[in-house]
Amino acid sequence: MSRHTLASLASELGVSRQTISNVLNAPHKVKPATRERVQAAIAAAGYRPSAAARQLRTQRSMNFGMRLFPATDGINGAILDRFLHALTEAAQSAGYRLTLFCADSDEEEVRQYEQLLDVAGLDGFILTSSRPDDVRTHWLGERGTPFAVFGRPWDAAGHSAPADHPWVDVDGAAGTEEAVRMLLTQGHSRIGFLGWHTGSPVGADRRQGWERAMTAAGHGQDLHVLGVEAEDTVAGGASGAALLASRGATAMVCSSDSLALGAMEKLREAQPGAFLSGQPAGPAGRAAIVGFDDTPVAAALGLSSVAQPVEEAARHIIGLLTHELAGKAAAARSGAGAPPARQLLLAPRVVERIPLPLASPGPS
Amino acid sequence: MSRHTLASLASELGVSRQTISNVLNAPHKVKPATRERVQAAIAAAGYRPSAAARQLRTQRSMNFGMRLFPATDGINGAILDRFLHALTEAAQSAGYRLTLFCADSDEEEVRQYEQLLDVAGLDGFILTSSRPDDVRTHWLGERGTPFAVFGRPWDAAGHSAPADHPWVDVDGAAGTEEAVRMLLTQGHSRIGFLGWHTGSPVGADRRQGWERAMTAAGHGQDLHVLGVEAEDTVAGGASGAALLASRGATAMVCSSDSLALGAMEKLREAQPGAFLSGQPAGPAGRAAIVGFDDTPVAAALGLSSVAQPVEEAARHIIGLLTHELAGKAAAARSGAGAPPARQLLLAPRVVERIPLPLASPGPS
DNA sequence: CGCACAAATTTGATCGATCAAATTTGCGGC
DNA sequence: GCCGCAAATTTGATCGATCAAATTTGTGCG
Repeated sequence: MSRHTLASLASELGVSRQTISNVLNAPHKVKPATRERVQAAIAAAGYRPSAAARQLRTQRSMNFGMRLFPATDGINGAILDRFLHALTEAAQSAGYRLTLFCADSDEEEVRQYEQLLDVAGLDGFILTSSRPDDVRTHWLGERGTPFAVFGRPWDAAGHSAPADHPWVDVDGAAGTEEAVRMLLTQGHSRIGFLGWHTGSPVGADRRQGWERAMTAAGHGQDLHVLGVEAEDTVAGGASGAALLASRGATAMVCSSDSLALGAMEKLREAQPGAFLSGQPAGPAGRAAIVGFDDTPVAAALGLSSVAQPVEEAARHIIGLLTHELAGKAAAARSGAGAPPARQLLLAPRVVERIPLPLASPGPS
Repeated sequence: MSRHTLASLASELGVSRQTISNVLNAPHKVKPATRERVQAAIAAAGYRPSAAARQLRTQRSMNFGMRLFPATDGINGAILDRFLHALTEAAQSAGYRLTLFCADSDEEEVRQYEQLLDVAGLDGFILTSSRPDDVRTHWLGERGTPFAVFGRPWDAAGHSAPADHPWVDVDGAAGTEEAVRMLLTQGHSRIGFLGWHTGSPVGADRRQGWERAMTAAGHGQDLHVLGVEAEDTVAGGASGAALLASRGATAMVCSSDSLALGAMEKLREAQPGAFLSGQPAGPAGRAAIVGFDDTPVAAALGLSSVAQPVEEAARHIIGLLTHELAGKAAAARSGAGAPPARQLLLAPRVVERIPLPLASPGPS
């Protein structure tokens, strides 16, 4: 256990505390020879400066906070794992740590911000789901606390609205658009959309991509018939898929993997082996259903799905925060790297899969 | 923003720093009248003591650390969400915070412990998957760092081994045992077990419960035939289920929801509507497949599954850590509550579900 | 009334780092 | 050899709390 302190190391080495401190924080201020000698001693002793002492003096905790939502649907929330891991990793390699907290509501979340800022001195926050007229971003913005949001800002009407705080989001419309294009090249033309019955802006965005791609391909006439809404559950997906099938859809793009899973189950049952394999219109072995979020379930079942680049989003968010925090102190000094885009819309990627060939044998 | 400090509040109030400090940390030392006056002032000013200053003096960070594993399988890792949320919540209400970190290996994890102890002064760690001959528990134990494990200790041979560190685990065997009993009362007798082909102690434990229940029910003769191992994937589950079915199994208990899902898909395809509804032996509407972990997928598909009480486990783990840390200082003083069990094996619960009736109509 | 002794409160030192200012060292030039 | 000036290093103060010891206040009793 390294019971070392600046003072102890300093006296052992025959230099002053401040010199060691400078070696760590402002190496250029120290003569190369001394610097190297000190660095060697630091390494040998395994000395690590105490974050608490540092924080007390500098008023920086090197700590970001993030609210953990209760596991809601779960099947979709599954990408949270990936996001959280990527965040932690990125924060870690930037020298920051990540502190979690819980809250029952947005108001409670704001109360937690206040407390965590006072008590733990967090340097910034990561918000995960932006809502129309978000109270949290207002509060943080007014207070001047650094933060970055995963999710673009929506106005009260649920439309994408300009805002000057940093955010990263995934372009859902681009995702569904690409999904439609994939299905088109497979030979489908009556491609349905299976969305949420809640009027969420995210859902509207995903639907828009489908509409855009269908219209562009000249299939814009039946959009009102081929766009269906259901509860975001497997059961909802099943019933929605039945409706779409009855209206002649040969393929469908879904707002979530839950819906897609329900659709898949339903259609597999209705036309065993046929529809799912890309029939009737597509080449054999291609899925005619595309989900959203590329959850582990989709991967397990061989369901095509729109994958969000959450790792990239996480890294960018950390980049935004660290840039802002570093900038405050050392902006013009070192010139730094190019600042990360304050608003970034990432393109998702359609993962095309071949449904599991369950008919074949092969026991272990 | 509450720019308040002990000293500032003290002078405003006309008392000394230490009195305020005592009101917060040792109220009994302060005369009731003063105490109330100070408490009122604290509330009015919204004063909150700085964690950094406190930590510097007391050497306590009120912070626990936990390693975040990379999202591996995912479909099973899904219970991590619940666990993490429960941990955070429990820690929060005990006045602690939770810090996450990443590591590529157990050795790296130990290195992170060392660093986090030195730098951030974490008070304890939560470990999530115990392994045979765990290097991490050794290291922490020798160093005397408080920690608690979710997962019982295994010896090098993969058997449950005594150890004196605090841990909580879920009794997997009891879970599969109960699952078997449920299937027995449904009328099944040829109940198969579909496990992992890796020799993991957790898997062995789950299999044991099945063996025990089968033997107790007088069906112990065909265990070697009805116990099958496969890769822990949906495909593995499908092939394993095919094998079991060919050997006359009418029901099966699986080591994971992935396997169960594969089995379900396979059997639904092989005997549409029949097997899954509890046929041939069980009453209609009952599932003849039971998974493990009760992931959201199982819930979504109406798959019965053995549910781990992860929330309870998380709360107990926090209880263990806080007790140990409080105990160090105030053990005999206040008498405290009964100490939480240092080793605890929680019983899981079988969630019985009726498979989704996909055949019925009902579009939105 | 005063004294002993406990209860209540205050004061000075400290945790381990950084900041700001003071001091010492190094070096070229006259 | 001495001066000035920049580079390198050191010193004292400080962040905001708690600890330990000192001091003041309060109470019972001879």
